[in-house]
Amino acid sequence: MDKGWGLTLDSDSLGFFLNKNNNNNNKRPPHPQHNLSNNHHHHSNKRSISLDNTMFPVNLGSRDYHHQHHEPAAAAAASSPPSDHVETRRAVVDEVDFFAKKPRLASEDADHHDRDDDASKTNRVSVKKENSLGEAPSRPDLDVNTGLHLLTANTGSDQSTVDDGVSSDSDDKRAKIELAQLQMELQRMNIENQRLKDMLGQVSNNYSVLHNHLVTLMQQQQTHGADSAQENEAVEGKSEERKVEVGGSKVVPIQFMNPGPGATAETDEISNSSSEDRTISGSPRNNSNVVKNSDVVPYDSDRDGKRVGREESPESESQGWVPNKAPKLTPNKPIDQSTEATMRKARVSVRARSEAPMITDGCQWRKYGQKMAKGNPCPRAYYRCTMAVGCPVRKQVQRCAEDRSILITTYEGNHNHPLPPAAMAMASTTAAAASMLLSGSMSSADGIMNPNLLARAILPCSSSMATISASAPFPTVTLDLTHTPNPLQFQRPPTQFPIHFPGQGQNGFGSVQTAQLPQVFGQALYNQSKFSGLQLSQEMGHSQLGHQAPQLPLHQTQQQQQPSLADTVSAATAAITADPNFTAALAAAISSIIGGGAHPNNNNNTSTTATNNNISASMTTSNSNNSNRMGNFPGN
DNA sequence: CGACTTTGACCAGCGC
DNA sequence: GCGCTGGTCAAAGTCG
Repeated sequence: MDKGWGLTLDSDSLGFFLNKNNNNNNKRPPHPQHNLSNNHHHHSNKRSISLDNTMFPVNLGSRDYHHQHHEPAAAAAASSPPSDHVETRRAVVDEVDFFAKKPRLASEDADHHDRDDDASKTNRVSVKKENSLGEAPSRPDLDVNTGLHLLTANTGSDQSTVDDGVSSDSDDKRAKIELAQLQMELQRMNIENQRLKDMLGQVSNNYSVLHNHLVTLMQQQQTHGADSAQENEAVEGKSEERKVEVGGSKVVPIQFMNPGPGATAETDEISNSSSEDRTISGSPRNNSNVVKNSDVVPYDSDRDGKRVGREESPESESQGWVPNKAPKLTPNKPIDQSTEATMRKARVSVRARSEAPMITDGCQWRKYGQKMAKGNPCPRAYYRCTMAVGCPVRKQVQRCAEDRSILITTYEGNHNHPLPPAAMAMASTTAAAASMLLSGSMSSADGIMNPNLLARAILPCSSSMATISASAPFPTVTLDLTHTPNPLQFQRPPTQFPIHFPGQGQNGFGSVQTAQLPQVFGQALYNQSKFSGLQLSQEMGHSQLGHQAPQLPLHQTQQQQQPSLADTVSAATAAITADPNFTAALAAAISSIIGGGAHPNNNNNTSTTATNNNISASMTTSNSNNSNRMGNFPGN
């Protein structure tokens, strides 16, 4: 199914959209990392090309399309020595003409010899010398390769020229000037990009810290209240356990669905332990007793755990997928435990337009069931993550009853394994949304959260599409991507955006909305996931982090996004709606990209209603009952 | 032949 | 207690 989304991985230097392959060919890889390496293998050749691209970052608008194909020649152009007028001119001409002609490199020099005059030959020799590396004189193609130096290109464009007095002067000058301007502009943008990335990182980190702190404080507060209130019904040991439990849960909101490798080991353990504490009463234990599920539990173990050991195997429940039956397992704490179990089931629901049966979110899923939902003519499909054995993450996919083009994907649980970047985007952002939700609901001993917190969390910069409902069986964050996004963040003349997105038609997304969004947020989202998740530093460090990211060739960005527009949209929206700070930073970044056209808007035209039992922070008037509205047409 | 999907059955929670 | 519903299981079927 994902094949239809097909994107070329030409520049897969990032190892990025692993999901594409993963979903199609590499089901159940032995290890997620394995896919990374595989992909790199498969595209090793092209990767080198893309690296070259980074050295010659001519990602100028729509040229990108050509750039990929003509890059070597462009590189040759860039390598023109300052003093080499002819060569420079030729380079410039190539840069322009070029796109019409093309792949002439190896053979080019033969022609070159035939056609060029002596002067050009001598100039050519000089190029080789200048580019040095010793090998230059010999072969033309080497010539091209060694020409990939930005500085040379820049200086070349700046200087040289006129004095050679060859013909074509005015065109030459104009072309050179243009090239120089473009390059300077590019450099400027790169610098700005880097700066924005730094800002995003800082904002994200600060936010994480503050958020943790806030959650901690709130839980401490409410823990005291809850303890005093429940001393009546709880035995002493229970209250002790409760305290421990709260201490453990302190981390949970942040860790919900946290996809990062960094989060997998320790934090999952904590999270698991907290879930155990919630769902299994009367069996006091500490975190050390928690067996890492992925280590022990095989793929079907949760099944077994259900059949056999639902009530006796903490491991299976520690998977994170705490079934609805969890409260049943907690006879001793009817109120607390059920509430907490409910909170554990916080979900992130994403509504997006997609003709595809399922949005590709970078993970591998296996369908394990399909059900007719009440009132819905179309079935609801159940998937579980198969990227790692025992991964507790499930999702439900169904189509909206009112509009079958709307696909509703509901995520639940946290991954216990590293994720590819594409999956990380979704996972981390849904985690952010869920953590927002849980951070409010989590600590509330009597249930359903602090509406003010939630409203504040969602409102300030929300992109208009988040709805949170605590009236549902489990708190659900619904991200509606089917409506026109917040104008301040999304509206822009497509032409203003200096990025060319050729792939919009590929995915079969009929919706313009979905096609619009991801392009903008894909990279930012990715950055966000880097920063907030802390996960990417290992896997991604070589490709996008750091200084290379700003130069990320456009097609890389595209490919990063294209494989799953809908999910990228979803993830982006999730990030935005869930993380106000990130939203602000992102909006700033976007506005800078667009050219100052957009600004983060903290007082958007939103209305908020919040009650204790039904909290609906609706950024758009259209979207208030989402969690219950998914009434749905499954659509498979 | 293995992996995945389909689909009917089973189980548990919940409301009446 | 009963029926409805959501969620899951697992055998059978399908596909590459």
